[in-house]
Amino acid sequence: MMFQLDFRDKRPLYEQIKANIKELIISGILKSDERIPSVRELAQTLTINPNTIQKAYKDLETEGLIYSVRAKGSFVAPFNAAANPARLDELMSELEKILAELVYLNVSQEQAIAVVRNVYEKRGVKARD
Amino acid sequence: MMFQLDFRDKRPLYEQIKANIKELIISGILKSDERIPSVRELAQTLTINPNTIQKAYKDLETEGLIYSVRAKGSFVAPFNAAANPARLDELMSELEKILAELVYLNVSQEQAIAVVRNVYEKRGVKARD
DNA sequence: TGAACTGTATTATAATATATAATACAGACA
DNA sequence: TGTCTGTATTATATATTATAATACAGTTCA
Repeated sequence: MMFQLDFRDKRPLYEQIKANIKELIISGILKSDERIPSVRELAQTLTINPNTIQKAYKDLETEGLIYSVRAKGSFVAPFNAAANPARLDELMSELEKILAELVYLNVSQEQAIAVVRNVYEKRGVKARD
Repeated sequence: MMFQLDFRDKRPLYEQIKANIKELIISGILKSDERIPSVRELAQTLTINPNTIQKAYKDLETEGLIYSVRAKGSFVAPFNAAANPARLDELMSELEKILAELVYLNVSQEQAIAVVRNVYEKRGVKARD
């Protein structure tokens, strides 16, 4: 896979793994139904324990980002807006929290909106293969 | 103080305490140089250990949100944009990450901008007393 | 002055979270 | 039939979180 772990990062390893794979999925680098490395394979690549990978995969499956098939492998889940209704609320709540702090730090509304436009320009709607 | 801990929350207690006090500060409910409860006092109110409060306060002081004076108490720090330069980068990075996921979940740019406008309308520039 | 309060520090202990290690089982596949 | 999958279990080690019990130095105020 195309990411590395950062051992100076204070987050648990399985959280870093989740974040990296999520980024690959939402950025469209990994396509729907594309296979991701097996638990053992990725463990070897990152030189960490397979159980840690398994925990990350299990979480990602719960969040609806991947699915696993016994004896076949793990794959990117096809997009399904309704798959995780709670996640949207969570993200909106986090978004508001961050914006509130930016207000406090005197970041202008224009600057904040500029960031939104930037992200949407860069990652705007793409075909999901 | 005007908040409670949620023991179902998976975050550590000291993180919840930090988040709650930070919210009180950035929302302007707590004013500059206003005194916040003493370590022991808040510990008693929340029925948790004083050391846990102390850890939260220490972190908040490091982040420039409060300051403590030996034998006198802990107080809300006057706003200082330059106090924590790294924090802005961190927030911007988190903001982009959340927006990227919202893009993936088919939330429109208009919806995202509406959230920004809402937060700025609600918490827009106020006098810092 | 002295009692009661402050922040801060230290040491010990317990509980929980995280990570590793070693196996095992059942199904897919060539 | 090997070799690969996901998944599960048990054990162990380490780190993080939380509690508990004290202690010290400085303030506030009756």
